[in-house]
Amino acid sequence: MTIKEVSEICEISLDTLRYYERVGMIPPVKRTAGGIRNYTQEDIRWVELAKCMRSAGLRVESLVEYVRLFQLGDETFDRRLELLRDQRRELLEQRERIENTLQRLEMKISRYEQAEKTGILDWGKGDSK
Amino acid sequence: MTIKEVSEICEISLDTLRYYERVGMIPPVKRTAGGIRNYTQEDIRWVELAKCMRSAGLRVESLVEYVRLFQLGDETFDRRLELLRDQRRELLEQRERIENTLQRLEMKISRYEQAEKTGILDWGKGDSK
DNA sequence: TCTTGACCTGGAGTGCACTCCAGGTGATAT
DNA sequence: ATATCACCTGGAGTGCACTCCAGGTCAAGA
Repeated sequence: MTIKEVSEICEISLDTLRYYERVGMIPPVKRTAGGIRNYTQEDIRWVELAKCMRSAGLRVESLVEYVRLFQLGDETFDRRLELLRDQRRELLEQRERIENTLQRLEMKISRYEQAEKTGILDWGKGDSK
Repeated sequence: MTIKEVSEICEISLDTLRYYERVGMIPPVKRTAGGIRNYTQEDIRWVELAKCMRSAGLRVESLVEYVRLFQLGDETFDRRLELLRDQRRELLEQRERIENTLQRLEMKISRYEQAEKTGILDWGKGDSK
């Protein structure tokens, strides 16, 4: 499969696909005799993994490390599991921060909606505007 | 209150506090006769709002816009409410992406943990590694 | 074969959110 | 009064994750 097709399927730009490979966020993709990338189903799974992790905000560096360890084989098993747990912890923390902020936003929004009805904006006391 | 004190209370660097003010993420802080920032309780609330929103990943630009509208007064009420709803939508979407990624990570981790016990790594079929 | 369009590489450029710095002014302890 | 330390500004620098570009190679249709 060509890079163009992968780009359309995964909705990732050509440049980004090449970038992901260059930095090692996905393992190297096999080429045709002429040097053109020929993605396998397996490659596409790596691309989608990368896309998923990035969409949640995980750092490129972490993905690169995971792929690197993966390519080193079985003896990196423990470090890979550790890495995965670190990523999980980071996402849980980020979810928590989003949850906090959402609550704060909800409060603001409901005050605004209240004010829309009554014409009186009640900021509460000690809350920012 | 001095910038140093605010920095310690809010756990934000001096440079970042000045940056937040410069770009308009918080309203201008009143100064002493000598030109030194003198933060009020109100200013600190703005700083903490900014910190909260940024910690969830909302863009500086949005905060700046909110503060700008706020300073324009009551007639920007509707646009402020709209902005707040946009922010909420963005956070809900980001939370969703994190949720997806967490699920994927959990699956990976449980496979690794399974393998740790049995010594057999079962990748399933069609899942990336 | 020739032309046209897709693909290649290395490297430079971009946008965001800080972060650092130099050169200067304000405040305070001796 | 003076030394020392905190604070000021405008502007440059940094790190991250792409994104764009120039100059070249490869491949498929007329």
